Amino acid sequence: MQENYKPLAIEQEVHKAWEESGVFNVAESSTQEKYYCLSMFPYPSGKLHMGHVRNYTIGDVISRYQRMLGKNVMQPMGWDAFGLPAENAAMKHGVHPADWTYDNIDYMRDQLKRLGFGYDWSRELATCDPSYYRWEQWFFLKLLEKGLVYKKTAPVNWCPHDMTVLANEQVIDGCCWRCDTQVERKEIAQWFLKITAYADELLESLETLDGWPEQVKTMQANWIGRSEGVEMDFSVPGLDQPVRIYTTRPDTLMGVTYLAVAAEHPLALRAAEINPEISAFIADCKLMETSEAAMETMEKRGIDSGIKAIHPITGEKVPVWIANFVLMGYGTGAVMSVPAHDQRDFEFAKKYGIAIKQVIFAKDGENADCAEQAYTVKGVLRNSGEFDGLTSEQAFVKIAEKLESENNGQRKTNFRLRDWGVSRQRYWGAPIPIIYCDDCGTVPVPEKDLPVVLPDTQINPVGFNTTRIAGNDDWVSVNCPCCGKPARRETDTFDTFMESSWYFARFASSKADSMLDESAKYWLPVDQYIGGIEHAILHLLYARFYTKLLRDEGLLVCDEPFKKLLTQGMVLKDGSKMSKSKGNTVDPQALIDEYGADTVRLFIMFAAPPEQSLEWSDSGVDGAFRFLKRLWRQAYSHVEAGGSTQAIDKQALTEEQQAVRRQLHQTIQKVSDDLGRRYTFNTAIAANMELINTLSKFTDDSDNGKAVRQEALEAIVLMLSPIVPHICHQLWLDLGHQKAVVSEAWPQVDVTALEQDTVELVIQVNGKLRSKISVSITASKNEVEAMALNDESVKRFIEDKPVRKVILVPNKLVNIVV
RNA sequence: GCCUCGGUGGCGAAAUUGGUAGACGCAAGGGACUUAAAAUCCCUCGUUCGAAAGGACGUGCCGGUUCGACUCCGGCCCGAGGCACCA
Repeated sequence: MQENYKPLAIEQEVHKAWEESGVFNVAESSTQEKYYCLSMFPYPSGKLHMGHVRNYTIGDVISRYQRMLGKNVMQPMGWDAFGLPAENAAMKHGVHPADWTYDNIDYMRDQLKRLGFGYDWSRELATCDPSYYRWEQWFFLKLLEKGLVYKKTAPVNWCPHDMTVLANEQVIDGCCWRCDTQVERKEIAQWFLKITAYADELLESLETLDGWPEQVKTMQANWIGRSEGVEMDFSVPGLDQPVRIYTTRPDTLMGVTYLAVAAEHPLALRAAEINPEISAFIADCKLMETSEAAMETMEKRGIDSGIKAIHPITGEKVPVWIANFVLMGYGTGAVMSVPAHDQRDFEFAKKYGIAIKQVIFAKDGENADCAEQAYTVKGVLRNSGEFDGLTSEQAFVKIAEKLESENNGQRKTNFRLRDWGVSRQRYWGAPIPIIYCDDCGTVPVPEKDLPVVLPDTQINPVGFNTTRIAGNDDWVSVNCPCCGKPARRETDTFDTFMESSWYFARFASSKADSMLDESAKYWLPVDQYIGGIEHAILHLLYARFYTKLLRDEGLLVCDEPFKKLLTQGMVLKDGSKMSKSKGNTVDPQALIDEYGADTVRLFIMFAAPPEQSLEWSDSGVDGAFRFLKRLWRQAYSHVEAGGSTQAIDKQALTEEQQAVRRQLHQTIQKVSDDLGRRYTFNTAIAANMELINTLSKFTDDSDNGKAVRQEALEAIVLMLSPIVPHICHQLWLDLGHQKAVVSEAWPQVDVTALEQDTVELVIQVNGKLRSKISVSITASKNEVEAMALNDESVKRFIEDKPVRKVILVPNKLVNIVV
């Protein structure tokens, strides 16, 4: 055995051994239980960052542990390869997005291999490959056939100077990131997927996800936001169309003092025709970002349209205001406003001198008025005519019934969730397979013509989409599949979330000559999914939605894609997320080159539990390396002293040998739980460190002593092998084994080694620790209490005070209350 | 603004079901070995009072429940993630 731990040489050898044996390439098996472990695939941004290292180490540890439990483990890897950064790099460096992307993939693949992750590389895929996105196009057209796809207008951020659409990320303080021009909101026609058709199921089946963190399920439930309310019409004299609004608080209907409509609402446009001031206000409303955060925090402004609507119950005239915080795209583009009982309406009414009418009062009669702020809790109605005296809950029903009987409204379940807009005015994405013909209208690309391959195009310093429309007539111009006349292709591409919504299924059928085949039904659902908490809502919701779509197409047989979900915390540096855009990344490559992959893997797993955010610090990596050297030295001195091949004589163990074995088997028990159930890799490592510390003090050279040491070292190597697989591979051979550690079974707990005669009890007086005693595990409650009360230091604290109560927690503590 | 999560020594953290607060590691200080350095090994290490034994205090802040609270409840402060076109 080598005297010194030389990580770089070992790791190279081990990679070769894994590659030659092909241990990580798997196929369906009828004899083994399958286990599909998936880490969220990376965007190929250039090189791996610490978040990737953390994510993929967690997945690899879980995969290797499950392998050792005898399961048929599939762990694939691929590339979420379409996206905005490739276009930015192209514009900045004059390279083609495809070249930039594939170069990054090549570099990052090497890094992943260098880190020793046990992937089945035969299943590798890149979403920018036409052989991948052709099925996405195919499926989109299936959904179009089924009526789950439609086109409507929706707002985008528009830079009037660059004449391009901006992502929310490209809007800085309301201005274009390139030219600093104030961004406008522009309504353009876009394709949508009807995710709202699945809103109920997406909400209800959250309950079946026992393996998901409560936090994520709560976030998704709130995002879907099912609410019970009433939809009603306010008629407008002289107009055919009433103003339709939706409210979850019909009990406050008698407190409505105005309506608010979006700037694009027909009423607003009508008012603008005759009033230049209103027209100017509406133009001003366009100077706004589309993100919800920006809208919620901006100054709320409005203007009286001069139009009056008729209250559906009182028949009174209610002014209609045009407000910048109401959006045409969401709901009906109009809301009823009750300043007395809604804080935003309250502030708006105060600002513009609109009446505030309180109609809800506290149930217990204790009054809260609406002088300083809105009274938003439910209560009892007053100032509400025929509804006076009803509770909010009763009034909800009565008012809804009245509106329904008069044909002015009806109860309605609403969702906060909106349909998924999938059109992007971008180059580097999957083309939307649609053709527009002047005669035939919107025509899907025939299946035989799929995939619609992205054209190769030149780089334009402003944005790709304009280039594509203006400079690629060859690609855009096409004959209509129906009538054969000249037509034009859709130039928008898909949202990149489309690719990441089904890649987990494609990994199972990576070579299939269809979207998915029977293999997908074998491997799915994913048993364990691991990824960043930042994906808690969007990506995970879209992937759940897609799974249901695929199921309904008969391509999958499961209802949910991810049985268990582990949301890893952020890797932070200087208090904020490590990201390229913030420029606070730490390059893992330098650490791998200096210490080897095992040290980096060990450190990142030891520094914090996986769900917690991890504040990066360069120190500490050294400590991980020191531990591996200490492990190596322990094994080396044992092997050099001849090792041990004989079985332990359990009848002849000394007390010390027994203690070592007890700690060893307690550690196996704990580490199994930490890796199998708790996913607290940090404490699993700590437990092994403690065991090594014990072993370094255990100097017993007898045959039985050596046998105990051999048993302990073997167990440590097996237990650490999922985390630091390279060093463990080598140590396992050095400890006298032929078989590779990667194919060994997880160690078993010897329950006889855990048995103890005595147990240490903590003695408290009034809840404060005062003493510890060692008692026989067979001692009775009375014996234990008597021992506790007789303890010298306990007596000092009891003094002559009468003992009121003694609480005994078996095998843990005694609390004496005086 | 809204939704979700977090806050424990100088630092990363542990305490799994309400039962010993600080395991394990980093940093720091002291010592051994060495011609020397590196490496390695040993000791100390929450604050405070005390020569020591030992005591008091201590898990963001304020209050509550309990024999007992880092853990449960109410209110607040600070930080992070998400908010539909970053991925």
